[in-house]
Formats: sequence, structure tokens, C-alpha cells
Amino acid sequence: MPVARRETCDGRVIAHVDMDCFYVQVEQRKQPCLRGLPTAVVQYNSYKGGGLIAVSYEARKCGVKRSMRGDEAKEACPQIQLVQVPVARGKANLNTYRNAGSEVVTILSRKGRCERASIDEVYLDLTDAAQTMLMETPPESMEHVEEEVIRSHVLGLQVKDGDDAKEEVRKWLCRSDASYQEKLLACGAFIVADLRMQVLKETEFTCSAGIAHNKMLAKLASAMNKPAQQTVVPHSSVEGLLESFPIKKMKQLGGKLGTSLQSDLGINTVGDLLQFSEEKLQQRYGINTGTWLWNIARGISGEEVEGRLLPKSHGSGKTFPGPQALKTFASVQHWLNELCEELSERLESDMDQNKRIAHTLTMHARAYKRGDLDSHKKFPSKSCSLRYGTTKIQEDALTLFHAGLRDFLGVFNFKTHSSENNNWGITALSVSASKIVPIPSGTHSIAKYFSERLPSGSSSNQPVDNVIDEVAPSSPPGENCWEVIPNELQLEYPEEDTGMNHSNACLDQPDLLCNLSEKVDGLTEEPSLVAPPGNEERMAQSEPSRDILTKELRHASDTYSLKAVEKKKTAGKKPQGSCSITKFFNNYHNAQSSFEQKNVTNAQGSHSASSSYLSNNQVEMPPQEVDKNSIDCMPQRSQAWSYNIDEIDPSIIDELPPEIQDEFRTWFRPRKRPHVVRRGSNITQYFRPDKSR
DNA sequence: ACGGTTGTAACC
DNA sequence: TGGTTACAA
Repeated sequence: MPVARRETCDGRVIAHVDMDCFYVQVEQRKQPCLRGLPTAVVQYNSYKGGGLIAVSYEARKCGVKRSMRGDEAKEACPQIQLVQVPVARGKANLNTYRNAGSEVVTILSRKGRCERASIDEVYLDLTDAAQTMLMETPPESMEHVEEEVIRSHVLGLQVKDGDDAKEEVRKWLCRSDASYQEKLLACGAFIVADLRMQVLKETEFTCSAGIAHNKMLAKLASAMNKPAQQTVVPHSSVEGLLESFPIKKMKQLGGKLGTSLQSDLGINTVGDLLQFSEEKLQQRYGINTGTWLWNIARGISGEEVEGRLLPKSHGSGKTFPGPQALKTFASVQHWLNELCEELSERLESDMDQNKRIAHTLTMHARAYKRGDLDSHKKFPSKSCSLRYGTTKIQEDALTLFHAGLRDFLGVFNFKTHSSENNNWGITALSVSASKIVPIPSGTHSIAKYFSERLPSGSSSNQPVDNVIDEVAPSSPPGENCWEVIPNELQLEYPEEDTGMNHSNACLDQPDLLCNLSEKVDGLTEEPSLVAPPGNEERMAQSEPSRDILTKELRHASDTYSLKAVEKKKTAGKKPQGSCSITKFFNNYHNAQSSFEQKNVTNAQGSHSASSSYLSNNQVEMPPQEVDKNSIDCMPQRSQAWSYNIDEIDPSIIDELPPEIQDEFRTWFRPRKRPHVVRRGSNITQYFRPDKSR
């Protein structure tokens, strides 16, 4: 019998809180008549009744499972109530659930450090709160204990047949002869029960929780008794618990690693892992994973609860399974625009509510090609620095798609004209924004500073221009250079079978394509725009004068945008098919070759032209050639220039007015700091209760 | 090629 | 870094 060589109990009090079938609860709060009924939330009703993404416990009793389709669920449980996920822009929209999740996080973060682990899960480090409680109001001194607390499950607690379970739990919680660690856990149980009651009272949502000495055990415990219950894992119960615990049910072991443990090591429970030495596990799974496995076999997990209440990224995506696969460029552009619109909306609201800005835009697609079963893995994701503004994000995402498509087609040596293309398509598209950092407090005054200067903006002796002038020339073409036009494309894209199922019938019309081509020509011919750090639209929000400018810019931009063009058209015309697509690509191609390059350079990029976005026949524009006066005009041609705040020479700060220098410095070194929420701070706006109920 | 969408993290 | 892959809910 192997002996644990390390202390398995670290004395912390950690809780994992898990909302019960959360999406269902959100819908039931919106429609209280659904409460108590077998209910499921379903998205996309068209195909076999849509896919279930949340199932109420009543429906689970009838055998309804998450993996089912709406039709199957009806079959298994004819009385089931199916509620559809809201749809916006032709895709599922999860905003109501996100907002509801935020309500919960706000409440749970009142005690101790709180980590938002997902839309409906939270970790809490309650160590301090438990210690304080133990000193001030220890359970053993209580004459009355709340019902919710004594409904706790305590692993390893013996309850004999004749016993009153709740009384046994009460006695365990209030034992005076318990170890210090167990007393702390008991306090944790009180605190969590209280938090759960607050959640229920303020949101009408129930949740389940696990209280243990580390995250892993807390997570494990929260799933053991659902719904609306909590489970305590005393240290003394850990060994027995893990001994028979199915390895595949452990977090991180539900996938390939867990399968490998089963088939390669013949392991089925966590306890089975104990027979393997740390070295052996490291040898097979690598140093980190090996040690991690050795530790979890012993109930050891040192992961800290991160104090983070907000998501680290935002994304918007959609799949186009089977016959819906996108087979034309126009349909890809349409859907990218929809996805970018949603993403942009969420970025704007994150900025408004949390004072954060995202720095990276990533586009990912999945594509298939007949005859290559692995092709769906080969479409690369591409990213660039993120410029705020819906139109810009749309433009940039499209450019990233081009870059990815070119790589993808390169993989297949794909040189045919796509009039012959029946054999590939795009089966998924997504755009996401990451590297989201707080705007340092006081930035407002920086925005104001810019706003006073940028609209008139042409005089070169102003600090903003100095920033740009100083920075841009000093930047060697870097790996953040991007903006690729797929110059090898000579494809036609025939219309796909389906896929554009709303309001995009005119995408392939010649005059639209003409417009788009003009846009491309313009892009290639114009010098690029130099944007201020961050972006002008964001700045505009806090300042009227900028706002006017922004509107003008947006308007100008929109005249080139797909949407604006679409609106001018009369509905009902049919797509013209591949002919117009060809025209578009020809124009695109010509534009590319007529002026060999059009790219974005992030100032001060430190690596030279090795960017994966750049092909060898693309030349990088020397930054010096940028006409700084272009800052005032033609924003729709502006996509070429933006720069990364991290890469600007900080010495330029000295040239700014003293009153904003300090603030500006924080732009250059965005500090990673735990996101602390205090009620009354502006962050709490993020957690505004859902008004829709 | 129907379990969709969204998010995190490790690894290279 | 960016990009890929895996995992989870």
C-alpha cells in the first residue's frame, strides 16, 4: 500500500458553486409557469427539433439527456417543455444567460475571493472568512443552526438507520472536538449555505456547492448532490472517496487523457492511480501531467482561486454543419459580418461596464474538403490587433479569413477554378477578442485630451501627432504586420446549398461586388491611417466632439459596408451565382497586384518580416510613408494602421503634458491586477440584474 | 457530416 | 508569440 508522501490537506477552505441546469432556470424565471415542469432549453428548432443544451431535473427523471435532439426529448418525455435559446443575427444569442450568471457572481463574490469559472460556475476561497467565523461565532457556540446548513451532506459521516440525518449533520458541524481543519470546513459550510440562500432570494436561482480543502475536491463534491444541495469533504474522507471514484469523472480526465489512463494503464478509479510512481507517470505523460496525476490520486491540488469575476475573452461563432456549409465567399462575408457585429456589441458593453479593452482579434474557421478526412483540422486561426468599431472588426476579420483561406488552400495545392468546386466548404466560423485589460482609472482624461486635439487633428506640433510621428518611424516592420490579400486566389465560389437563410439574397449582385471592389482598390491605393492608441471610436464615447466625428466616420465607413449597400437594394432579387463572384475576385486580385502591398504595421514590431501573414511577394510599407493627415479622412481606408501600445517607445510620454503623463504610462504597462469589485464601483454595472424578468 | 456555442489552458 | 489542441459546460 503506497503511502502518501505529502501533506494532502492544505488548510484552505474552498468552495465550488454550480448552478443547477442553469439555462433552464433562467427560462423558468422568465416564465414562472414552467417551474416544476420537465423543461429543456433547445437551440435551433429546425433540425430534428434542435439540440438540447440544458435539461431540468424533472425532465432528467424521464430519461431526457443533454445529448438529445428536441424530437428525441419529446419522445422520451411527451410533456416536456422545450424553450428555445434566443436568436439574434441568425445565431444563438446567450446574452441573457451571461447576464444571469453575472448576477450570481456578484452575490457570491461578497465573501472571499471569487473566480468565475464559467457562465454558471464559481470557485470561492473562503479561508479567511471561515477563520474569522471560527474566531467570532464558532458553530459549537450556536444554539440554532439554519435548515440549509444541516441539509448539507458530509462525506464519511456515518448515519445509522435509526438516526436523524440532519441531527447528525448538525452535531458534526458543531462538534467541539473536531480538528481545526474540520472546524474551518464546517464554517465554510455555514458561509456557503448562507451565500446560496442569498443567491436564491435575490435571483430565484438554486445552485449546488462543494466545500473542501482544494478546488479539485470542491468541484468534485458540488456535483455529488444536486440540485440545490451542498456537500462537505472532510480531509478524512478523501482517500475513501477517491478510491472508488471513476477516473473519467475527474475534471480534465473526461477526454483523451482519461481514456489513455484506462486503456494504457488499466486504471478505472482515481484510487487505481496510486500504484504508479510519480516517475512512471511523468515518464508516460510528461513532467507536469505526471506530477499532476500523482497528486490528484492523493487528493492534492494546489491551484489557487483566482480573483476574477469577468471573462478573459469574448467570442461569437456559428457552425454550418453538413449541407449548410458555406461555399461562397459572399456567404462567408455575410456570416463573418454577423458574428463581428455581435462581438463588437459585446466589446462595447464590456468597455462601458467594465472599463476594459480587448487587444487581439482572432478569426477561426473550419473547412472541409472532400477526399481529405483530416481537412477539417487544417484551417488555421489567424489573429491581429483589435481595432474597435463594428466595421473595422468586420473588415479585419474578413482579412484574417483571407489569410487563413490562402493557407488552407495552399495545404491542398488547390489551383483549380472553383467553378469545379463542389468539394469543399466552410463548416464553422468564429471570431473572438482576447487580451482584455482594464483601462487604468483616470483614462477618461486621456480620452478627453485626445478628443480636444484629434478632430482638428491636422497640426503636426500636437502631442498626439508627436506620438504617432515618433513612434511610427521607429517601428521596423514586425510580426504584427498583417493585412494580407490572398493574391493567389483565382477561385470562383459557387453558391452553397443553403446557409444564408436570412436577408442576404443580394450578396452576389454585380453592383454590390463593384462597390466592394472599389473598396478594395481604395484600400490598396491609399496611404494608411494612423490611429491613436486604442481607437478613436472608443475615445469618442466619452466626448461629444469626438462623438460627432465618430458618427461621420462611421457614416463614411458604412457607405462602403456590406450592410449599407444591402439596405439600398430592393429585396427579392436572386443571387447571380459564380459569375459575379469571379468578378469580385478578379477585382480583388487586380487590386492586389496593382499595388503590391497593403498591410498593417504595428509600431515597433520587434521581429522582422517573418509574419505568417505575409507572403514573399508582399512588401511592407515603410511607416514613414504614412501621411499623417490621413487621420482626418477616409476612415474606411484606415484598416492599414494601428499599433500596439505595448510596443511604443515609452520615452514619448515625456512629450505629453505633465498632467496626463502618469496616466499615459499605465497605458504602456497595463498592470495585471486582480479584478476587485466593490459595490458602488462602476464595475457593478456589469452585474445589473436582468431587467427582462 | 448534426452536440452548439463559448470559454480556458497547456503546449510548442 | 501565435497557433493548435484539448477540455469542459
